[in-house]
Amino acid sequence: MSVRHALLALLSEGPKYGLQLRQEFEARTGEVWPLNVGQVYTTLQRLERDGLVESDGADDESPQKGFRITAAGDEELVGWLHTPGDIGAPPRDELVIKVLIALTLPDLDVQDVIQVHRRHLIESMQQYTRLKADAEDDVSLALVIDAELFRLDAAVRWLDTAASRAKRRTRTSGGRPAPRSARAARSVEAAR
Amino acid sequence: MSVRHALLALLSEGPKYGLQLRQEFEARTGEVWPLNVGQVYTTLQRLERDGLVESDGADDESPQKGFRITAAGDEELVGWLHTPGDIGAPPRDELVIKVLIALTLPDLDVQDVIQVHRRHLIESMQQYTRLKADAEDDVSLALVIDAELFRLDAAVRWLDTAASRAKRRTRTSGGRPAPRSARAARSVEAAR
DNA sequence: ACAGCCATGTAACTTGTTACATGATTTT
DNA sequence: AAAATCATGTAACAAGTTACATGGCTGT
Repeated sequence: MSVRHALLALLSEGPKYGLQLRQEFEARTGEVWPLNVGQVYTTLQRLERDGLVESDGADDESPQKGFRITAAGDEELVGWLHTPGDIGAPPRDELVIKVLIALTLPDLDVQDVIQVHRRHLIESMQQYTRLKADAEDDVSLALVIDAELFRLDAAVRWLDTAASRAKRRTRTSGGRPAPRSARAARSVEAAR
Repeated sequence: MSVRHALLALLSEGPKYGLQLRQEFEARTGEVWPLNVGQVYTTLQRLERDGLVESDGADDESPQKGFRITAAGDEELVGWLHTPGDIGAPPRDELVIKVLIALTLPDLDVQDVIQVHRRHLIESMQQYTRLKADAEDDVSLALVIDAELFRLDAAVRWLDTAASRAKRRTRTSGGRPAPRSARAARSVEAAR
């Protein structure tokens, strides 16, 4: 729901039209996430359908079709800005799922899978680090790069703990999976 | 595409049926990401449509309908396991987008937005940390929790740099956004 | 006239996701 | 027999995304 709300946020500054929204979105996110124009229009339609924005049916006169945020849209926006995503279930993380499943697959070298991804993450980090030097003057870009660097770093460190846990498990192997303690199971549920 | 590929991976161990897939998926991911049964069946249909799995049309005899992976499915799976997600454009990060957009919105206290989210992240970290003690014996759960803790930590640190950059910008304000240097712009494109 | 950009839009598709319907088997 | 559980499935939707079509305006 990022694009949806981002457009809503841009419209909260005043009426805008399609292409303008695309341009502003890209400019304010460091040109890192290109936004297909088509998506802007489909998203605007859906926002209008949900009563969060209105269009001035300007057909003649001006070549653009302006959209403005409604009261409901404003509410929605304020909610988005001040409400962190759900507690409880963390978002599905593809890398985590991949490694966890790979861990339990027979006839598969997990260390291999891990190392391939680790190498890739490190390469990405180096790329972004190089990029960072040129981006000092662009706050948006610099922040996006920082975020990505933190994220990649976290992923690498996780892969390392996963790798070491996997090795430990290989050495200790023979024991079938210890049944989850009832206490832990209850805690996970309670967290939701 | 995590669920899709995860099911494929489970099927690579041998034929399985719907409910079994759901149960194994949840067990191997620490019971953290509940999987609606319906989704298993829709996903299986789509996998079959794409020729990655086959079903034994067992209607009578056994109450379950077994699925097995095809050669194409095996290829796809190997690719998934050994191919890291796209370089270039990093995945859209909702928090980053939120804060970046908020940074440029007038009539809005960005520090407020940041602090609300920061507090929430910290709380989540504490919850997971508490949980971790009970999860030592469940490798899957422990790894999921680790991943989440790393991720949250990275997010908190990013929010802090964002907050400080925002403050810096407020103090320095008056200067309109410095035009992105041509060099930086080119680098971003080149990275794709 | 033609190339190219500005601007809007639509049809189609993907994955994820839920709510609901249906029947068979098992337990109480 | 009623309730619970196993098992399969479908209809419907959200959000993201792309490829393509259309028309107007501008500069050469």
